[in-house]
Amino acid sequence: MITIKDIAERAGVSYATVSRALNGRPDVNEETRQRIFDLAREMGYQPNAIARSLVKKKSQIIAVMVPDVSNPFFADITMSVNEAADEAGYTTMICNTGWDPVKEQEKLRIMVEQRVDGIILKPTAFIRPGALEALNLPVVLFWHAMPDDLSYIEVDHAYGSRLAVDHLVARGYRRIAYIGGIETSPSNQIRLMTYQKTLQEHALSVDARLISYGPFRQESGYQRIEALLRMPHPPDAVFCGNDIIAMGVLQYMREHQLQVPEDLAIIGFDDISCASLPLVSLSTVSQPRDKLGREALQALLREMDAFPQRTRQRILVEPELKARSTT
Amino acid sequence: MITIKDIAERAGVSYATVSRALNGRPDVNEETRQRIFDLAREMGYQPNAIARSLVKKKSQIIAVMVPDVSNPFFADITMSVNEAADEAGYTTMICNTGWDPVKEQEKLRIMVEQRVDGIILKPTAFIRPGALEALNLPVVLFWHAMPDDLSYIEVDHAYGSRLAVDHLVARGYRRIAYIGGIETSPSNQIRLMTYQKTLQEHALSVDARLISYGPFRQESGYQRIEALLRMPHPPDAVFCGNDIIAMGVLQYMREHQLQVPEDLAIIGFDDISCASLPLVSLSTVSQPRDKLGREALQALLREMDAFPQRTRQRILVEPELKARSTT
DNA sequence: CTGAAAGCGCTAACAA
DNA sequence: TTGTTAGCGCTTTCAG
Repeated sequence: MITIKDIAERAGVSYATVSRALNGRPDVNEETRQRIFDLAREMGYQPNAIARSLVKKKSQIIAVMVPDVSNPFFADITMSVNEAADEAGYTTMICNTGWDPVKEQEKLRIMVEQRVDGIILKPTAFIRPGALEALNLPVVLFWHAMPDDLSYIEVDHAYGSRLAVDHLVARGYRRIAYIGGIETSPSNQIRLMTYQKTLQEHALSVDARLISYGPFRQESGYQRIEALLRMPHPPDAVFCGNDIIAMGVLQYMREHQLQVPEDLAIIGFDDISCASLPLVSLSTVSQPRDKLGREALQALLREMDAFPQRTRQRILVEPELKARSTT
Repeated sequence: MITIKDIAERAGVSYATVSRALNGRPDVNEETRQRIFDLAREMGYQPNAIARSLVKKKSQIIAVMVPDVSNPFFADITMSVNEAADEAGYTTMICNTGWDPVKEQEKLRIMVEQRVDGIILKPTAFIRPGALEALNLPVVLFWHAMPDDLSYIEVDHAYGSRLAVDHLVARGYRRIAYIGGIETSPSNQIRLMTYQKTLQEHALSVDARLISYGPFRQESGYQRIEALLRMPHPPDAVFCGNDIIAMGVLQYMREHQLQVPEDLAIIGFDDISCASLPLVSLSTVSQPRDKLGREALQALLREMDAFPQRTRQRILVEPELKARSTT
């Protein structure tokens, strides 16, 4: 592998001059620079980013850590962070934590050792408070409003739920059920509260029998819609905790030859990739992954700028309504 | 950030000794080592991988370059490469080439500058021959049987097609159409040839009217099944170029109240994530992403071992049949 | 078992 | 405008 010393030798200058020339410093004779450039190309010179990082104490690398890259949702986000990073002249290292706090800790360690300039992280649930500050590195978190001194970014669930309920009401549905996710999920709680509030704003009554919690799984949606439709006064629409649950509902309707949205309107949350398939065509509230990714990178850049000061940014990204054929 | 020099000072030894101790070399007094370890922990020492890479001329980083990380297919593969790399003590840098040869070239340059130890690449179609050898780096390619001196790995399309056709025949279908992808796709050609050959082996006639090419898109499947079903003697099953096309076929059947698989059996290729959804439940030939990823990493490791010799591995991974409710 | 010293490839003062 | 020099933090001879 050829180095600036090799070039210096051939060019008959000191290697400091080569460094200056190649880095576009103004204090180099134009003629010399040209000679060096030509030589560099001719000799196939490739700068060594490692050596540069060592002296500059900056790697131009940022880490993106998510629980599961193969999850389309995280895949989209890492992708958009990656693109934004590109434009800002950074390279990304993408890590899978596999929803495992131990692995997460391990990966964090590796990233620190690699001397990344900053980290964008979707933490596993059980990350030890203070562990991230101790990294002593610029960090931006996804969906993790902890009392930490760190910046985070997340989707505005309240706004999204309002979007969903408003949409159903505007379409003429009056008896809207809520088939929620697990009760302890903070985002689920926000959605539920907003659902209730929005109904009231429309002067619609909130019927507790139309509200339920459950795992974010298809079977869960399937079973709960079955129960709801057997009620004496069943709902005419459902707002689901996420698209997976909504798919379970849809599945039930199809299997029982019921018409959607005539017999029941369905709206989900997330806009997973299958939702837009013609075979599914599920109305949903879309979490804008591209925006989430870009915003996260911008936030990290600001955090890096201010470091070691913490910027403590609280960023809420607005979701979008995707009205498709189930409403 | 604290360094081995800081530790050396506090421990009252030279920093060479600290390095030896921390790296588990045998030639260090056990007592000294313990003292150094304790100190390292106490002082919160984090090794600097950059400095180590510089002197070792090894970064322990490998690059994974795919056209689109947000494509579930590539997401799965990068994920599995990443896991395998983990186990082998490597970190991965994941790059998006965006199907763009220029961007691909640019990213390759960056990876070279980062001095990655090796590259796993799914090339864009138009990569310049020889460009990869010129990198002078261990490389393993996905789906790219070029006359290059490089190793590659791909799915055994012939085997997969045989699986599909055998399955349909075993289920009693006799008039099997082929709704292929674009004619120029090498994998499509292999699949078509195998389809024909397998039919003949089963003493079934090959009807040219049942064979067509087209883009890998839903509409393409939709339109072509419509044409096929209007024939005087329509097929009783279709083997599709990929799952997307198969989804178009399925869409047509659903819209026209036709029964699958009673009126028509459908089998796809790829096993995209939606295929396994209960709402879709598409029979298909699955490309085992986890295996592809692992094999690719193993191949790269071997390539790195032999480097600068080229190992020229030709690895074919066997797909699997996923029989679901459309056949 | 330990220390001294060289050097990985580069940047950035400081001189000249 | 250019050269000299001192590191960045670490590993690795080579002596002792």
